[in-house]
Amino acid sequence: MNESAQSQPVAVRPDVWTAAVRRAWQSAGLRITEPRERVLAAIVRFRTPFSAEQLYAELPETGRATVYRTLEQLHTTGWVARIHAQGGEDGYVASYPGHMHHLVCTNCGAVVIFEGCVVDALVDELARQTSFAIEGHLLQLYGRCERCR
Amino acid sequence: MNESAQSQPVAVRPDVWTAAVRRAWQSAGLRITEPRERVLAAIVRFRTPFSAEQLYAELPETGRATVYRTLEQLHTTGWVARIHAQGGEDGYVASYPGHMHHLVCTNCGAVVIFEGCVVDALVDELARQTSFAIEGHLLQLYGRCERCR
DNA sequence: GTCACTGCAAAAGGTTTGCAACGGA
DNA sequence: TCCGTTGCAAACCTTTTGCAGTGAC
Repeated sequence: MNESAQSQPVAVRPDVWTAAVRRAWQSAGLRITEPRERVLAAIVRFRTPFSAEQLYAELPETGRATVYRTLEQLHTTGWVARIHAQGGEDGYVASYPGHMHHLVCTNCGAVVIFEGCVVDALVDELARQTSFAIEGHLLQLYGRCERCR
Repeated sequence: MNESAQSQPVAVRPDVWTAAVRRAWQSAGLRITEPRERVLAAIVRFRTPFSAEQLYAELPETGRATVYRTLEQLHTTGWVARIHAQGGEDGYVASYPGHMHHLVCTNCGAVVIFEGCVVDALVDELARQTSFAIEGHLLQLYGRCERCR
């Protein structure tokens, strides 16, 4: 089994991502409003993980509640992922629904997203060792990106 | 390379863990006080991840600041680990310093701790694929424990 | 005796909620 | 028009901080 074939980096292109979210909102019966559009635009402007409060700070003309509610909606549907920084603060990044892993640069904060799963074999191994029926996992990697090493 | 040999479950036995923390405090030059002892005792009574506020609630005779400060000290030194529950709240569990992974039961909240690292090979693989110099990672697994499946 | 630790109480900071007005579909 | 959405402001909750008193070594 070739693991590298299972884990391809996924780029989040602002326009593509925004359009995809809009489509997801439509098919979910959610309304596409101007405040929500502003939230999407602000999210894709971030190049590193951001907090809810930082996102709100970028949106002076949008209500705090709207920012928090929209962010929560995007998070629960997978369009925004939560990054657990090493020993630091958690943050959010634009992502895609489904099973993703994140590689975070400890220097500049850049995040590379991986689709597909590289640890299935290990999960099987651990399931055998323990008496657990393993259902899911969280994997995040930390390092230095090409520019920062 | 035998991965199973590298990942043995580590049990946290209340008395052993408490004694080990006490020893660590001593060699770090920290004072062993009654409030701190109470915090240790309360931590080992939890069988599932707990929040700072939950810990404080178990310690009516101890000041909030002391609970938070002691918990933080234990967390930064690795005697308490932070668990990122799937889509839920984060929590703390007694653990041991060093590189550990956690397997969490999504039903009862029980946590199994693994020492050693099961993903080194994958890290090498990903380092080759990306231009990142990978330095660390976070891996948590979710499933159903023997009792709950 | 010294100095780290404690605990109160207040401040700070982030997130949630109620509700009247608004505006997409 | 209808009903989901917005935004304000207040409430809420968790965590941090200042500081005088306390107690471990």
